[in-house]
Amino acid sequence: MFGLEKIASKIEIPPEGVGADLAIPCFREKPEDVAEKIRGLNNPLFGSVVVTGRYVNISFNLNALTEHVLHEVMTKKESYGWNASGAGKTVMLEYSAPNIAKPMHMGHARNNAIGHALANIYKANGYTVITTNHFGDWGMSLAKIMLAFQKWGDRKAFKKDPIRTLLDLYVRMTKEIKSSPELEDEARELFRKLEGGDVELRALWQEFRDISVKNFERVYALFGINFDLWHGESFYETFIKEAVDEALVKGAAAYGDPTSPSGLRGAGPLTTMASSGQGRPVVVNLDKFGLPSFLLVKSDGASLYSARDIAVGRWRLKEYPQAEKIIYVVGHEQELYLRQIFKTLGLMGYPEEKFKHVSYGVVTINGKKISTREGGIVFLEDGLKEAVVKTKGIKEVGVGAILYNMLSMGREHDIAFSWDAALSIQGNSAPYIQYAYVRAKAILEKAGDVSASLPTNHYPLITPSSHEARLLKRIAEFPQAVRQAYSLDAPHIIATFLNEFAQEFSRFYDAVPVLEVGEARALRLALVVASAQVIKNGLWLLGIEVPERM
RNA sequence: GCCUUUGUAGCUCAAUGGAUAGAGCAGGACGUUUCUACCGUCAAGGUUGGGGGUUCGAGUCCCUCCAAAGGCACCA
Repeated sequence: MFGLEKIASKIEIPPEGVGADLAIPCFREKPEDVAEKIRGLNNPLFGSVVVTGRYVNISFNLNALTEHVLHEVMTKKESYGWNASGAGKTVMLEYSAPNIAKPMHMGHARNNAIGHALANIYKANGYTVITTNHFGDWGMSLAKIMLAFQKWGDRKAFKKDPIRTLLDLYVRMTKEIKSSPELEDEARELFRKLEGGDVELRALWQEFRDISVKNFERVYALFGINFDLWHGESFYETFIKEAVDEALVKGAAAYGDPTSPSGLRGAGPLTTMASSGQGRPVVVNLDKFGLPSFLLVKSDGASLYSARDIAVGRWRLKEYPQAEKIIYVVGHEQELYLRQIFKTLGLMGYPEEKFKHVSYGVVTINGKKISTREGGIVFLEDGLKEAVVKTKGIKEVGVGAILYNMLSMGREHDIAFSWDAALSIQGNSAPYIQYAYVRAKAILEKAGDVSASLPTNHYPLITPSSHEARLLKRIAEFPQAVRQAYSLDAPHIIATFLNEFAQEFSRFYDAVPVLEVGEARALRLALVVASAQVIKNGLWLLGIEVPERM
């Protein structure tokens, strides 16, 4: 036999032409039996329950649905659509992670957009969310910039436009290294001194770091982003050694053959710790899991980025044991690498199933991946400000357009970014959705004090094919979109919903004279109030704000 | 060579294994102005990269081939 839960899991929304609101496909069971079971529920929201072929089609009792849905929206307001499935649970979410002494560019916009949206989506599903910005404030690339600053830096220029000055120096250094490879060694030496606590270098590092963080915060302010934790890579420095030691002790890693030439596939023969010695790299062999092996520590004893990431994962598990998931919003190109990291943590005895990589495709401009190294990039801050200018100076619209452009398609898709497309104000875009909101607000403003005229416990009958009914059903579907976006880590589900919702509202707006005095006025006004609320809540999930005027 | 991802209308993208594959943009025909750069209606546009298979049912799952992007040891 079949249970109600099994039936519930199969419920879907039928295509337009069917003329029902919910459908249950019954290819294994007898549809008549399922229909009987549904009728037996005596759900007041259900009107007719009919069998059509192998489907059980359910139509809502519109009166009951209207009352239920509008009551929900009016009482829950900012939390309409939310659910408590994550109540009492915590997730940690790492995103953004820019590098200091470098600007954020359009490529970072997508990471920020996805991370911020996921944080909000998890919150809407009841989770406690700890956001962490794992920014890059350590390592060779920073050392190169510091070296370039020592060699060719201009204090005045730096004071005037620090990030651009540092970027220019970085680009120059990258070029110079090609002709003078010894600069690489100099940078390495500088980094060693920095690690050793050289007072002067440490001060310069701190200066770069402070100024960078200030720059990041300006961008985050435009996006409306906040982080709970700001731990740069340098924060984990002291934990790297013990992480590697632990990997060795627990047998997750071993000393490898230093003569195994780089570029060859597969790990060289591994030795046990007992025979460990100088000049041997620390290797994690993942052959058993069908993954390539990789290094934690180089032959010269210097730790690699992977060692830091092991330390980071370990730290997070220890400091935040309540987190049931630790999510990394990181580009798709790191997919294999993160699988290696998570698997290694698993081999060390940690719960690797807690770690989750939420990946996304690359953002290209003019067919090329955006590269800081080569310069010529558009600073994210400048891009956002320019977008605001192009949208009549309305911050919510300009920034929203960019965010929506980054979120409206599936994460794994690569994006060929174009300003024209991103700033499009029609069709499937944030401004189109925001416009629907502004129109709704305009109606309500014109209507005067709406709250007094809203129906409280009785709604007049609306016909199934009316614009009112169609809009109402969309409002009712919103909570489902919130759940689905969470379960798939897919902000674009919210974007798609909102676009369709705004379309429905625009049709309603176009066809229905809301302010016309008559029996339907109260209901229509209530629908406008509810629609505005749904759009506002939905856009909030995407990290997009609503303008009051456009 | 191996692994991951992507391939759907001219373009950009949707579609928990379910009914007639949907939107936007561009192009065509109309209509509006409950502030608008807008918005709405109608028509047109499809061998879901090719070929097999599983299934009552496949854009979706499996196999295979093709194409594109990315990754695969001493960089970060």
